[in-house]
Parts: sequence; C-alpha cells; structure tokens
Amino acid sequence: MNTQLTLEQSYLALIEFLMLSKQRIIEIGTNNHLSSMQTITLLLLKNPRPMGTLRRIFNCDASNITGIVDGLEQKNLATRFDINSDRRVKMIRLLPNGKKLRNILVHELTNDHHYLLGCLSEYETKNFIELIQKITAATKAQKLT
Amino acid sequence: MNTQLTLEQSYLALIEFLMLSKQRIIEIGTNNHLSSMQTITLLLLKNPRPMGTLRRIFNCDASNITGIVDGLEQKNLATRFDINSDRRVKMIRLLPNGKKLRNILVHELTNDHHYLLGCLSEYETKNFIELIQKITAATKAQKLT
DNA sequence: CAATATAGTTGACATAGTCAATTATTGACC
DNA sequence: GGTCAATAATTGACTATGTCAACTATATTG
Repeated sequence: MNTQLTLEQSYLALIEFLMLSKQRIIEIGTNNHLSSMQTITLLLLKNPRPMGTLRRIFNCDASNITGIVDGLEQKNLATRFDINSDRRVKMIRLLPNGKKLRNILVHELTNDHHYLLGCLSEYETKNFIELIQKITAATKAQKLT
Repeated sequence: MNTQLTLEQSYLALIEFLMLSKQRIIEIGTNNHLSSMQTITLLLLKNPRPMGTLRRIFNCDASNITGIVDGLEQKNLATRFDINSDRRVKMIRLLPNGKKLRNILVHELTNDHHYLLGCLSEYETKNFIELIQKITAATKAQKLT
C-alpha cells in the first residue's frame, strides 16, 4: 500500500487539481453570466481594493485589470473611486448589485454538498488551508528576490 | 493565536493559491517559448494520451485541444497517431524534441530551491498531495451525477 | 525643480475558451 | 444487416484573457 509519489508526480497531481478547481469556481460565475475573471474578481472584492492589489494577485499586466473592472462597471456590479492619500490609485468597491451577486457566489461555493472543499473534514480543511497559505507566502516571498 | 478561518476565507485563500500556482508553472514554459496551455499539455504528456483525456482534464471544449495540439505539432514537439481499437480517437505522443523540453520543464519545476512545493517538507508534501487527490477524486465523482 | 518611479489607461496583437455545424466512426437494437 | 443515436475530433465565428509598448497623471527622491 506504499504508493510513494515522486516530486514530478506530485506536480502533475497539482496541475490536475488546479485545472479542476478553477473550473469548479468559475462555473458558478458562468451560471450567473459572469466571465471567469469577473467571477474571481468579484469574489476577491469583499472589501474595496486598489486595482494594483488585484494586479499583484493575478500577477498580470495592469491593462488586464482595467478590462475586467470595465466589465464589472458595465454590469453595475462595481465602481472605481479615488483616495486622497495617493491620487494615482483607483480603488474598486462593489455596488449593491455586486454585493448581492457576490453573496450568491459565496453561498454556492460554500454549500456543503457542492464543490471542492466540501469533501474534507473540518480538520482536513484547516490542514489544507494552512499548507496552501504556507506555499503562497513562501512563493510570494521568493518572487521578490 | 487562534486564527480560525471561515469557509469563505478558505476559498479566498484557495483562489489566491490557484492564481499563483498557475503563474508559477506556466512561467517555466514561457521561458521556453511555450504558451500557457502548451506548457501544461506538455507536462501531462509523459505518456501518450488521447485528446479526449486532455479534454476531460481541462474540462473544455474539444476544439481547444485541437488548437493546442496543432501548436505542439507545428513546433515539432508532439504528433497525433491513430489506434486500431477506436479509429475515431487521436492519440498524442511527444516527439524527441518534446521529450527533451518536457524534461527541462520538469527539472525546473522540481528544482528544490524554486517554486511551489519546494517550501514544504517531505511529510508536508505527502500530506498536501493526498489532500488534493482526495479533493480531485471527490469532485470528479460528483460531476458525473 | 528635475529626474525617476508608480498607477492606471489605451490600442494592437496573440492565445485561450465557447458555440454551432460537420465528418467519421462506433455501439445499440430491432 | 441497416438504421439511429452517441462519441471523437475538426472547422469557423466569436468573445475573453493575456502581453506589449506608448501614454497620462501623480509621487518620490535628491
């Protein structure tokens, strides 16, 4: 019963997991007429954030964020606003429609008998999230080097 | 010190992890002139596979796979071939160049001081992969319902 | 004040993803 | 055996995502 995986096999398992998880998350948005990146962005906008933060999370060109936020604005889900402390930055916050829709997404996502983490026990979930947070922190830190 | 996460927060942590991991994996391919999906596909082609298997892993339209494999063929990295048992299916296998390049990708991916799993101990990695395999299996199974 | 860096936008372009229609083959079933 | 539905892959049209270079506006440094 000792099925020891090589590191290569571990990465292949990780890749399959990445593909599946992403699909699972964005399909909730698709059901609600959101594109994949609009779905992800909406989920990340529980609180207002500057565009730059999203850029760092998505690790993409800033112009991407412009397009995604344009889409959310057109759908009346979010809006840009300025802050005085630095007038270069645009903050984004959800409008009432956006908050409602976000609540729907979160509800479906965390609905026990559906989706990814639903199959894990409370203990396993905690364990799992600790591990991904460790990886996320370490990988981000390394990036700055 | 008790920083108990809600399920919602867990999913947000998962999303950040997904974005970061994908970036980290495909940037290795980008350094080697591959597009993101070509990178992922090459990694998954250790052994020949039918296009349909990739379609199921990526959970996308079949026409996507056609395009990705076309790209790999143009770069002389992979080739389609037929099997007798079912003449509708096209198998894909790596050509010598593709195998070489795949080895390079795997080498960089598993290079200890780089990338995602490098920050975990052997025990943590095992633990982590078991959890993602559990999630992957359960989520796939549920899908068929 | 000048030089440089940062936040965001725009437009051009390549890649990725969806959809509907099509071809070839297989499997089912009477 | 012959018809019919299902499956594997392709094509073409279209939208979304991602990258790049050029630009505007504001901040920071010195």
